[in-house]
Amino acid sequence: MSQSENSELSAFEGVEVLVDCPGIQGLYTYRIPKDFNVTPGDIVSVPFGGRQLGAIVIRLMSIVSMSTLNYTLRDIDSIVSQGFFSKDYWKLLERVANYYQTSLIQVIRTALPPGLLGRSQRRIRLRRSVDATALSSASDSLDLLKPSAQALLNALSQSSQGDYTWRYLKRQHKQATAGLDQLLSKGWVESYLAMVTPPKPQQRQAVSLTASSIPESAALTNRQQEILVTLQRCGGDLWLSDALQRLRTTSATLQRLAAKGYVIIEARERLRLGGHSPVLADQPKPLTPDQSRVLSVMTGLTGYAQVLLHGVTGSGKTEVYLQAIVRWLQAGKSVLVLVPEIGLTPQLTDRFRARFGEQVCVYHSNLSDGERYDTWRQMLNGQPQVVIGTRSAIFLPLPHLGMIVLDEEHDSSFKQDQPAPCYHTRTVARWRAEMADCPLVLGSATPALSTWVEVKDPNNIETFHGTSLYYLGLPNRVHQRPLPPVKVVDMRLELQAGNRSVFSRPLQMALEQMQTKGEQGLLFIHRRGHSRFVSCRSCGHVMDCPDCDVSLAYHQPQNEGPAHLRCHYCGYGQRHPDECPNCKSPYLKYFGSGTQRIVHELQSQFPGLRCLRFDSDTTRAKGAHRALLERFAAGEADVLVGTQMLTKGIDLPQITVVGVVAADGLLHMPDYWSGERAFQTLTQVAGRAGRGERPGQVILQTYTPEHPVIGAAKSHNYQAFIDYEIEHRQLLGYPPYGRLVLLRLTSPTEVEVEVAAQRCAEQLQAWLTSFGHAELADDWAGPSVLGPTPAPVFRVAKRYRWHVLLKLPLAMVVPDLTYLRSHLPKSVRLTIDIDPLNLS
DNA sequence: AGCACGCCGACT
DNA sequence: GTCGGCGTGCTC
Repeated sequence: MSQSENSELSAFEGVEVLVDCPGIQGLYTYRIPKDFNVTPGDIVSVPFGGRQLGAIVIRLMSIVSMSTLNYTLRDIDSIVSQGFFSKDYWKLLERVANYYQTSLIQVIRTALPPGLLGRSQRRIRLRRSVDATALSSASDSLDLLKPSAQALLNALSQSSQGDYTWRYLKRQHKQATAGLDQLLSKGWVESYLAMVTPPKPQQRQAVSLTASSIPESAALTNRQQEILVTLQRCGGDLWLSDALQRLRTTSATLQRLAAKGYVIIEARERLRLGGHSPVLADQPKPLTPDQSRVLSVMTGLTGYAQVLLHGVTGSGKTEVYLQAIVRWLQAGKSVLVLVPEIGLTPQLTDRFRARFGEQVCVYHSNLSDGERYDTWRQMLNGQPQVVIGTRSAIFLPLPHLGMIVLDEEHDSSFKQDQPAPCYHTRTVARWRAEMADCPLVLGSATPALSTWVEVKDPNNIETFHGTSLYYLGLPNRVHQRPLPPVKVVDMRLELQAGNRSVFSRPLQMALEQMQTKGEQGLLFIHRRGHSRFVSCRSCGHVMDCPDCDVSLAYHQPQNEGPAHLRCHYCGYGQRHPDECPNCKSPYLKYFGSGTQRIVHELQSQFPGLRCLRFDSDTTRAKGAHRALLERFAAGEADVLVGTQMLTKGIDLPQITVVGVVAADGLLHMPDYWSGERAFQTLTQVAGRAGRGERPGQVILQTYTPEHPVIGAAKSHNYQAFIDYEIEHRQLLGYPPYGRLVLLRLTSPTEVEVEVAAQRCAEQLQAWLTSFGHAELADDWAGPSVLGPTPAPVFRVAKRYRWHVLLKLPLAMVVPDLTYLRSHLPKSVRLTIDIDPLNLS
């Protein structure tokens, strides 16, 4: 008793922590056990209800403030890791949480590698006393089991360990809760908590030489001498396993050398940074005058600056990045290079590896948890390095940032819209660069309109005074290669002339000429939505997802297995049925994707032409993307037929023909920026042609050749596109001349969402009115509440979806919308998307 | 998310 | 009368 009083009097402190638990966003207070040294930012493990959770220490608490609490405190269990967060890093996360109206813990979850905030997992296992014999003796009572309990029991007894996570079982079996309860009460299975340990750095034994020179005279045998010399020649530092092989010796011999103090054998971290395919070393290329000018501006920057590097396709932006990066590395700083999708740009990663070798590391969500953790952790050592990553890499804890590059900055995959925070990488990058006081380089051949306006619009100079904005143009391709001429073909005239093929006569001609000259081409198809659906040739029935309002996507497994149908939205899957569930007709067929149909057409019209399909079907498998590109580059095919993927990261000099099968699908998308997206896509695809010695050409087929976007794409005239697009954005008050906020509401009950959406819209309307904006209702650019409207895909994963769109002038502050949640029924979930791009 | 508590229907 | 369904609310 006296002892506990004693400890209360001593430095008995507490902490407020953020626990990593869905549905919890508040702070919780814990006691720090004596001899624990905890500081804000540390990751700890705490007891929470019946479980052990990961948590982040937000602030320390004194005994005094804790004494006012009227509940008993529990102790921090253990410290998971310390010293990860600098003050600035913390501020960045807070800023993201504030701007995107999400909880800090949500942002932390996106920023940290998975598993770092490890939490305990509920697992289910067979009781050891219950084996087959016990079960068979109880077979009479087996019959009394519910089907769900039987299914669980089957699953458990068929697995080797008889042990699964509860999460997994629940996903695999319906009614799992009921089944489990029965099994638990019979005492056949048990439920226990297992701590998921954060991925630990792998430890391996390493051998290293202690002295730089090997003493000749020492008491060494010839063999020992020999080993030391070889070890030195290998760099003086080897993994034990490698050393045994390379030195052809035994560990006993090395131990003896260690005992004599010539080498050290110790466990060291082995970083799982992914096996690199060896690449040839690469030297800096000579620059064009344009490139040199841009480079010298970039390398002359000190402190925060925002640079728009606007270089036409093939103008050599990457080479400029590479040479600018050298400067930062030499100054002992690191560089973050953000790309839209890493899988799509193997060529870019290779070039960085060729130039910087081991100083390059890659970070994206396709890495295993261990690889991600290692890459993440390795950065804390502060060594200068280049990190190439996708959007979440903007949160990597790189100390000493010298520069951030956002390549293809216009790409919409930099915007996250699935789990909150719905952040845009460009926005976060801006804040990060500001805090690190380093330049941010935004590179693109087709800059986002918002970026252009921010950097170029003279009206903005006042708004952004005090920050340095640079516009750097690379208006010409390298080696004075011209941009490929674009021929716009009016498909209406083709039809009138009796050509019913999907290929216009000019495209047919171009393909023929291309083949005779032994050149290669690309055919771009815009796939509207998900067209890999299955429908019945007899009655027209379409296979739909039972839980969502979308058709199921056809999926052919690689190894000739049975075909599957899968819902792209919720993951529901089923076998491809043999007959139509509606009319029993066996003619239930996969309606080929756009690409597949085009390949078919090509093959019947040009039997000699070899095609490769390049779309999400054929590149799904790991590495398939790269493999396909390599086959194409090696000349295994004449034409690459594909979708959106063709617009990214393909830099092949032998491509001379690019065909856009139909531009119209692109032009008429139901959002405010469809014109921008169309121009960007068309320009990017067109830019794949004529990158080598031979001149290229682009055939653009459309039913609306008079559309201004088509005109701008035809003449590679970015300014013309900007002028056209700015006009209607300004008129309607759309970004960047206004701000949008999208409220996404979902609920399993159809009426509840509708009512809730209605309520939200009314509240927002009332809020606008209170500002005296009601009379502006007929001003199209003014503030307004659009909706509520049912979402374009009305039902996903058994939940109904409604949208409310809020449009505000730039001068207005975005209100705190999280309060709307307090008025919603529990079944309704609300996602707040600030500056949404995806409005569906 | 997970677990406990608590309130209504079909069984011993 | 109880067992067992799952709705609701809390976790320092």
